[in-house]
Amino acid sequence: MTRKRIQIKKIDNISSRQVTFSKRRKGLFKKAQELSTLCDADIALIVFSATSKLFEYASSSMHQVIERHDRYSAIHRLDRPSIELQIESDSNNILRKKVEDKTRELRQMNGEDLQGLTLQELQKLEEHLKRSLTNVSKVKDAKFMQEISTFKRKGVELMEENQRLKQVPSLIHAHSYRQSSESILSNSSNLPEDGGSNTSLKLGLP
Amino acid sequence: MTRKRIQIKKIDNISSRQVTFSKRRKGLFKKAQELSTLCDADIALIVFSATSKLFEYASSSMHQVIERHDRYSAIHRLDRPSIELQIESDSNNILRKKVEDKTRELRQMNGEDLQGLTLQELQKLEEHLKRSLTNVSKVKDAKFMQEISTFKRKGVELMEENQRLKQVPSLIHAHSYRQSSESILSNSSNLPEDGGSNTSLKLGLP
DNA sequence: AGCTATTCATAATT
DNA sequence: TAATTATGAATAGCT
Repeated sequence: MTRKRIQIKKIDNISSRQVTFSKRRKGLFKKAQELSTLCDADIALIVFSATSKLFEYASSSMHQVIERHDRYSAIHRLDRPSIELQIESDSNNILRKKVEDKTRELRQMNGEDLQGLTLQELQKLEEHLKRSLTNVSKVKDAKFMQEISTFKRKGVELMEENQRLKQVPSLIHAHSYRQSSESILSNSSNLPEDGGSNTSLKLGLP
Repeated sequence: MTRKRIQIKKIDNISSRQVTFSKRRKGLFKKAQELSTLCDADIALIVFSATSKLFEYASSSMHQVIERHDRYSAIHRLDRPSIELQIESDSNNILRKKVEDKTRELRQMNGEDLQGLTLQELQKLEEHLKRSLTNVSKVKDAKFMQEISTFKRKGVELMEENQRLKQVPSLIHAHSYRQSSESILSNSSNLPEDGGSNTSLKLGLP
C-alpha cells in the first residue's frame, strides 16, 4: 500500500514477511481497538504467526468473547476448559476494572443508564453537569471573544493599509495590494463554516 | 481518517455509529484476511456489534483457532510464563491506552483541559452536556414524582387502617397496630437524609 | 528501526 | 441506503 502496490499472496522472502507481519499486525490490532471503542463492539482477535507465536486482543475478555461466540454458534462441539483460562493477571484486572468504571461514569455523564442511581446521586450528577456546562460555555465564549478581537484587529489593519494605499499615486500598485489584503481576511478565520454563529464582524475601531 | 481527524471515542449519533461500524468492520476483516495471506498467519476475528449481532472471520476454521488458542494459553500458563507476560503487556498497553482515552474524555466532560479544543468542538461539547443535563434532570424528576406517589399511597393506606382500627373495640390491639404502621412509614423512604428536598408529604387522598 | 512516496481507508457529504 | 470524494492513515520499499 505504498511505494508500490503489492499482490495479496504469501510473501516469499522470510525477513520481509516478518517485517510485514509485525507492521500489519500492529495496524490490525489498532483498527480492532478503534472499532471497539467507536462503535461499542465486543471484539476478540487471535493471531498465530507462521512460527506459531500467539498474539491476541479482546475488547472485554478473550474468554468471555469466545464463550459468547460458542453460545451464539448453533454448533456446540467442545466443552471449554474454563477456570484456568479465566484467571488473569492482577494488573490486567485492575486496568479492566478501571476501564469498566470509567465507561460507566461516561455513560452516566451522557445521561444514560441512570435507572440504578438513587435520588441523591441523581441530584449530585445534575449539579456536576451544570458546573461542567458552565465551564465549557465560559471557555467557548472566551474563544469567541478572542476570534472577534482578532477580526477587529485585522479589520483595523486593513483600513489603515487602505488609507496608505489611497495616498500612493500608482494605480497598478494600489490594485495589487488590495488583492492581497482581501486574501488575508478570507483565509485567517477559524470559525466553523456552518451558519450557527450570529456574530457580526464590524470593521473599524471598536 | 479522512475529511477530518476523529477522536477515538464512542460515536454519539446512532446512525453514524452504525454506518461507521459497517465500514470499519469491512476494513478490519479485509486487513485480517490480507495479513493471513501475506504472512501465512492463522487468524480468528470475532466481532459482536452493540446490538449483539455476530460477525466472524477465521483464516482456517474458527473452532480450530479457538482450540489452538486455549491450548496455547493453558500450556504457556503452566510452562512458560515469560511468553504470557509478553502477551499480557500487549493487552496491558491497549488497556492503558483505553484508560487514558477515557480519562481525557471524562476531564473534558467535567469542563477541564479545554484549551486544546477548537471552537467547533467546544460548541459540540456544550450541546452534549446540555443534552445530558436534560436527561439527568428528567430521570431525577421522574424519581421524585415516584417517591411522592409512594408516600401518598402509603399515607392513604395508613388513613384507611386508622379508620378500621377506630372501629375495633380492643385498645390493646389498636395500640400495637399503630406502632407497626409508623415503622412502615419511617423505614421505606429513599430520600436523602440532608435537607436538600423541599417536597412535602401530604397525607390523605390527592 | 526510521523514513517517505504512495496506496488505502474512510469521514463527511451528496 | 448507497456512492462519491477529499483527506488522514497505513505501509512497501529503502536505508
